[in-house]
Amino acid sequence: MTLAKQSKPQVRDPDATKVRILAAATQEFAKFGLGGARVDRIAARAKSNKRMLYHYFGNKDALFAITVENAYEQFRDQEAGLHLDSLDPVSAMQRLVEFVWDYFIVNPEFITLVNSENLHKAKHLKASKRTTDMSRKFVARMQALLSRGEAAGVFRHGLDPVQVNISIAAIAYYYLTNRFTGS
Amino acid sequence: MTLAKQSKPQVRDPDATKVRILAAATQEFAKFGLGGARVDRIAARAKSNKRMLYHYFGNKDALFAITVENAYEQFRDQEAGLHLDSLDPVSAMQRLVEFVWDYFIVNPEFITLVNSENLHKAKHLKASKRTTDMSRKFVARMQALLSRGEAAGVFRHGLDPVQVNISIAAIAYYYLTNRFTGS
DNA sequence: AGTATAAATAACCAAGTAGTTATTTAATGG
DNA sequence: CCATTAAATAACTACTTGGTTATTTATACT
Repeated sequence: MTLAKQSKPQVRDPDATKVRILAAATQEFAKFGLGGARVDRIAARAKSNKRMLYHYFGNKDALFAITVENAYEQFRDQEAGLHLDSLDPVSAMQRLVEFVWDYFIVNPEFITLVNSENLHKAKHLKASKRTTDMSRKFVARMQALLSRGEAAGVFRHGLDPVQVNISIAAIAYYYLTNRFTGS
Repeated sequence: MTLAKQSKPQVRDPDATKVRILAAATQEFAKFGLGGARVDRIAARAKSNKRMLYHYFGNKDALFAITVENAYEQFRDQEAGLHLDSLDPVSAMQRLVEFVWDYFIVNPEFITLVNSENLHKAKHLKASKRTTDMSRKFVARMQALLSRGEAAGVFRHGLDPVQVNISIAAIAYYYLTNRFTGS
């Protein structure tokens, strides 16, 4: 008959460990960038250890790639979850703009992570099929919204979905990125 | 009678050395960020050595601070050199917008450097009196331009110079920063 | 010419860093 | 139950990295 377990039962849960490492990596990379991030700190913050990190994610660079990919995915998932297609075009556009601002403010690590990835010319995201798929779907959603608005006579004709997306994100992105350096 | 000098005359020029180190630092920090930059690479690229770098700039962090400060100064200097006060308000505004786009395109290291500084919440720039002075002057120039435009009846009343500045830089900044990650 | 100053170089060092090896042990499944 | 698998930990290593020390020597100034 087995007696009470050791004082430290050491429960095993690979999925939870992976999630903890990814969350810790997100914080670390967002705060220090790829070059400034420390693998030891990530492992410690995740209350795990380096061996697990390397086991699940390969190496520092691969972990960074997955971290950025994951951040993008969460952003796009939430945006897709707005169900803009069930709103009239003008309300949908308003809601989207609000969502972007909110998201950038509530998840400040998102912008710094994207900035870090931009520093490396997006080589990690470019290599990710999942991400390019997401981007394609996002442009398609925007195109659908613009077409609906055009048909209803409330949006101008021939707007480029990519340009509209840039305009929406630009001000929020710039404002929040440069609030420290800005005059 | 002294004969021909050594094959390597080793000419001394502290100013030129400083300039070379600063230029090398600009490239290195822009490419890898503060954390990813390597002091050895900067010294090598400057065709100098670490001792000189530490002698003239103190340490890596201080060199980064001076590098960012210097980048800002060059940007503001060129902008001040446009002499917008000699143009009518509308032309002046147009010229300023064009200048900002041009500058960001011709000097891509400027944006990545600013992004890196933003990652660190601008702690280096904030500590720089020279930079805060420059920013103040820049806002004053924009205010003067807006006032002239308002008086001439071509600009709206009560525009905030800081907001206008943000709007001008935002699109160019966002577009160029995210051209890699963007959809 | 002789001397003090500081520019330049290279070799060095201690701390830090990404990635590994060795070992233990919880879970799984026959 | 027992054997196999794989999750978890800690100690380790080869190499990098920021920063320093020791030394040489061009230059400026008497």
